[in-house]
Amino acid sequence: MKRRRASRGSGEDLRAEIVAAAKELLAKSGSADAMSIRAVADAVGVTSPSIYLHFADKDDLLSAVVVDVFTELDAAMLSAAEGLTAPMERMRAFGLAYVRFAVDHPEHYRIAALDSCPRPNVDEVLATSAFEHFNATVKQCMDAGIFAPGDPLPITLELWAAAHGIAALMITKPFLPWGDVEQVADRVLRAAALGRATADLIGGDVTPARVTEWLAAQKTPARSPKQ
Amino acid sequence: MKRRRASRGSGEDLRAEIVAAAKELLAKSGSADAMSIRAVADAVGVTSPSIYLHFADKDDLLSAVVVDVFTELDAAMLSAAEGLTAPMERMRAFGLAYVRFAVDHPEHYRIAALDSCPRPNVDEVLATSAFEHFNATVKQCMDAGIFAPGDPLPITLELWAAAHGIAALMITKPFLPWGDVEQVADRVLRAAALGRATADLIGGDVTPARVTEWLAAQKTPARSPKQ
DNA sequence: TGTACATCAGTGAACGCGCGTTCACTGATGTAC
DNA sequence: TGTACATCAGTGAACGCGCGTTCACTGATGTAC
Repeated sequence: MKRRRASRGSGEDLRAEIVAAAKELLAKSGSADAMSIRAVADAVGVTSPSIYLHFADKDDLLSAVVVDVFTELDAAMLSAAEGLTAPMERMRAFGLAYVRFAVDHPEHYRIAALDSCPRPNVDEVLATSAFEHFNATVKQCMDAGIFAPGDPLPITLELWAAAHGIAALMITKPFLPWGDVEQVADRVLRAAALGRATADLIGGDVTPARVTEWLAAQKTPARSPKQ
Repeated sequence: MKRRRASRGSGEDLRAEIVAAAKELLAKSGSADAMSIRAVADAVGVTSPSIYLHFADKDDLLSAVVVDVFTELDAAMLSAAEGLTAPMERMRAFGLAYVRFAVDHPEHYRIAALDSCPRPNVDEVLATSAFEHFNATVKQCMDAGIFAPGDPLPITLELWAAAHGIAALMITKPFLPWGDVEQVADRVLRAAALGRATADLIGGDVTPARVTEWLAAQKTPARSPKQ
């Protein structure tokens, strides 16, 4: 492939093309080690030294890809929650979109969330867009009285762990009997949120014995929600 | 390092030494790609072609390491739950031991659970020891009426996802404000189990709206467990 | 007990490969006059 | 408008490296007689 030489100011174009090509190669070829500078250069239609005009080294390119992936993930989450106002509904939409994204782009998700990142600071992205949006929704759930008031961060991490756990396992152990992605994700996320809410409801030190007792107490008088 | 040549029948000794050396190297050097046949041979005090007397190729060695790691994980879980009989207590001990193992041996956990395995069949280990033990405990929880009766597998996968999620995130994003490992793990695992139990309790289609409603109903009459 | 010999665990050297990165360069682009 | 020239995006060739794996071999171990 031959490409027209970029004009003076338009270095950004090739940069973007390189990131896009790297993402695509990553999606096909597995891990970060399988994505070579040479292959990326080839895909863009440029020689490998050209990459170094736009990125300091391979890790720098990878960081750029991770940033791009997180941006895309955030966009997917926001669009999934668009129009929803009830905090629990928003949270559910976020979580489902998160898992869906991971399963749809397993290799991208892998380098962004499964691998340790080469440059830790790229994870500040995670502290900004997608993560921040999720954290804000957890805060809304607190304000709505669903979770006990306080710092939303621990709950955000907790729910994130649930979403990440199911996404990661589905990706790395696809041969297990997961069933429908959407349905399993929904089930897990609901249980995680409900579990946190109920734990807050029980309050105090939630020991296994107390939980067992509490569950029994819920059942024996056959007290059920107003339906 | 010079090693005495193995006697006729004792091929197994070197094999075990190789696996042990590979595990150690893995623990130090990060990913599977960072563990080279040459380095393993060096560590054992043998030349690299010798490895091929015991393993077909690098993937074969890696599979052996994964099997070893799962065995060790299973042993850690079993020993943590030793003496405990209450199903919830056992489940908690299993979960905590699981997360603790992952955090204590991050690189071993990484190749066993975070990477896709080179030979999918090694994951049958996972279908035998550690996984089977966990699944059995979930079944016990069902029999004890904590979870709704039925196939324990979906619940096992769900709870495993919670444990895996928190373990994986703590490993790959260690700079996040996790706090004490044990405490966070306990919190997450409890919420996951409690959430599943409560969801079963509410029954039917657990929509966000119904959960919100149910939670409100629990609170307004200020009904709390008998302490 | 002693010797000749087959076995096979482990060796040493080499193979071809693809990698990240560097370096001096080329020649199209844009600008100064 | 036309020409000389500086700039700098992209090139082509090469570097050194460590890798997985192979191959013909060596020589200690165990056995048959």
